[in-house]
Amino acid sequence: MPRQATRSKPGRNPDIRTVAALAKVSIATVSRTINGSPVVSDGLKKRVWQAVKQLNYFPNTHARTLVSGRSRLFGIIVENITNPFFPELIQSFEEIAVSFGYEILVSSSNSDPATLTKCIHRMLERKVDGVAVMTFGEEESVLDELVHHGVPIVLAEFKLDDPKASTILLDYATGIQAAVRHLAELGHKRIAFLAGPHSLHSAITRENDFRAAMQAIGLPAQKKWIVECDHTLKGGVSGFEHLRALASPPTAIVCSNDMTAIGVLRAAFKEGLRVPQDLSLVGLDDIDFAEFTLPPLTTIRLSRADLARAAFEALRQQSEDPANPKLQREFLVSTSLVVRGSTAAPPA
Amino acid sequence: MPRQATRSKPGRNPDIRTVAALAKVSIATVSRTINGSPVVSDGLKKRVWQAVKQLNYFPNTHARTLVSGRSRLFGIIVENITNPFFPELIQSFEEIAVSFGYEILVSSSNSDPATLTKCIHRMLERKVDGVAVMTFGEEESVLDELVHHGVPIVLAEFKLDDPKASTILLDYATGIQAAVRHLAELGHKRIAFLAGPHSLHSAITRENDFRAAMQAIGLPAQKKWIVECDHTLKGGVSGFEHLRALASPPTAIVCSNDMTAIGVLRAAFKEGLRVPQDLSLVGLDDIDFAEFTLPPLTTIRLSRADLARAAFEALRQQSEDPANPKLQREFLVSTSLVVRGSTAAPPA
DNA sequence: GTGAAAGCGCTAACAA
DNA sequence: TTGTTAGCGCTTTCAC
Repeated sequence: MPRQATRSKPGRNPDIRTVAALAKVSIATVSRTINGSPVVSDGLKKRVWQAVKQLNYFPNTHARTLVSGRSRLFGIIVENITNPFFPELIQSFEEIAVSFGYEILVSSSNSDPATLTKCIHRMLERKVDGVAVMTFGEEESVLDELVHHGVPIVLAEFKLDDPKASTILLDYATGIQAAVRHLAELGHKRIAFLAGPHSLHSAITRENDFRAAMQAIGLPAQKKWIVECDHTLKGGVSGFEHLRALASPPTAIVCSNDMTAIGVLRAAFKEGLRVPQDLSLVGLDDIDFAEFTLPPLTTIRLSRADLARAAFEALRQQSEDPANPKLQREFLVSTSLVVRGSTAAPPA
Repeated sequence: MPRQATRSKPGRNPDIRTVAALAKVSIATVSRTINGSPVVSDGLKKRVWQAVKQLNYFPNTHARTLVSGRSRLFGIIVENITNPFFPELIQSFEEIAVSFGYEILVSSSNSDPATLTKCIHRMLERKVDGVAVMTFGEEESVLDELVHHGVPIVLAEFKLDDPKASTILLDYATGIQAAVRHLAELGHKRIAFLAGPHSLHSAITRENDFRAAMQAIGLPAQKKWIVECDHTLKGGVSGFEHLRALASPPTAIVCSNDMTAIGVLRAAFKEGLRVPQDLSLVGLDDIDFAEFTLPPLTTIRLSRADLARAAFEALRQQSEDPANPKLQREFLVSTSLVVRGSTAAPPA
């Protein structure tokens, strides 16, 4: 059978030709109309949209991607989706992305470089237009591949020397300073810090910011009161036990993240220590759950919505308008102290 | 410039032609080799793989999808990604999918039919090969569109009368019976149930299973002790307060999910009630966090891994081998009681 | 067993 | 302003 100029395909999903035939225009006009080209006359535009509606037509994204080279797909890689911080981040990121007509691909690196590499590979295979690497500073070396492929990338807290890479700087210092000052004002002098794993840049930054904040109020941090944990609840438990065993245990603890603080809360309760009467506690992140711990957790808020917005905006700019001279390659997300019920004056 | 038979494209990602040129074979042979066709001779196969490796080539998934009609993309729609049950489910689903060469698209319906509809639309646009609707029985009416498009679909706890639709049945009864028997054996007679929202099939099933379990041990459930909550922590708090206000409050509470139980735990603590000495408590789900509440939560485990496996398997079978006569369209996931520290004998 | 060529549904360059 | 047409990178007949 010879190929026909306009094949209508009954039974199958309508394609651009079906629409063109119904609207009695060329497929180019359909394409232009759908993509909002300004040159189409109002009359044809109307006919096309009517046909689109009548057929319930929507364009094939894969065909579009194939010819345009753009997938309208962004990847987001998180450390661990079962840490409540990340689903909240993903949700925000997704909402924004969808509102801009993008779809997202989610992966967890599980803090494993090999897994991260595989994630990147898979995203590259799916031709994502950009990747948000929200692993907070671990294993940047494997990101070379992304950069090498010219895919826009945005990192939390790590600068990559590449024009396609953007960075989100997190101003932990402000929040941590506020927390330390808050504790000092309550009368605390022995303030400990349960740090995150030193394999994470963000963990090191937070720890350094804590030291600086202590220094700033003339209460230099003691080495023995700074303990490396792993940002998990269990880690918080053992961190607390370690501190308790000290000759002069601290009266207040600042934690590198909320999960650690929740671990401390639990361990303290088990040992019969009351928070905040016997021990003051500050978390970091302000995950949804922080409001519902017992007592509600005083914590340093790191807005997932702000972070997601910055990440999306970085990728969108890089992807849609890379030549723009005022392209923003650095974003700042701030933190702030949220005082709830886990901090009070130290025991007399 | 005339079109050349074999264009090599320096600088760009290698495509199938680049590989063919390097291996000195036709693009058809490259395609056959990559797709594991048995007809290619060993010699050519070897040359192709070598070229693939040398060029670090991987096929363009969008081109593949366009011609084959299959995207190797599965959608998964959950109720709410910030409920810890779902990230754990998503993670399992992703792991399995990736191991089979699939990618996943994640969306939250947020218990809103309009949002669900949009999710489905977006997934249809991306030409997913199947969708797992893990919303546990809400708003099945909007799923017609999926079925109408002939996309395989798998539902938790809801049967759709369509050959492309599969169902995962959840055997809550076993777990709930075990929980009720456990409480009865401890000596409890006044056992309450904090139900999920009646808009969810699963919530109603759980509630009915509770009634049946009570009946079975000759301890018929009292109407006033069955309270509809909303599967959130806050809902658990108000559910508990409601029960406490009763003339003869229950000595044990079974909750329709863990978040509700955690809410009860919190509210009970606030009122000075000790769990389990003054009140026994059973959750349902066994989210990761259940192990870390104070006291650790006795709960009915619903394995996310099992659920994910069933969902993936349902979609894979429907997608890859729909004509198979022994295609499985119903899957069963069981539940079991995990006894931890939140249950004990009632106060004397 | 291998290759040539059609065409998946679309965008964009070029013609008219 | 509108239409014609050449591919995007791949799979899959159909010849050989």
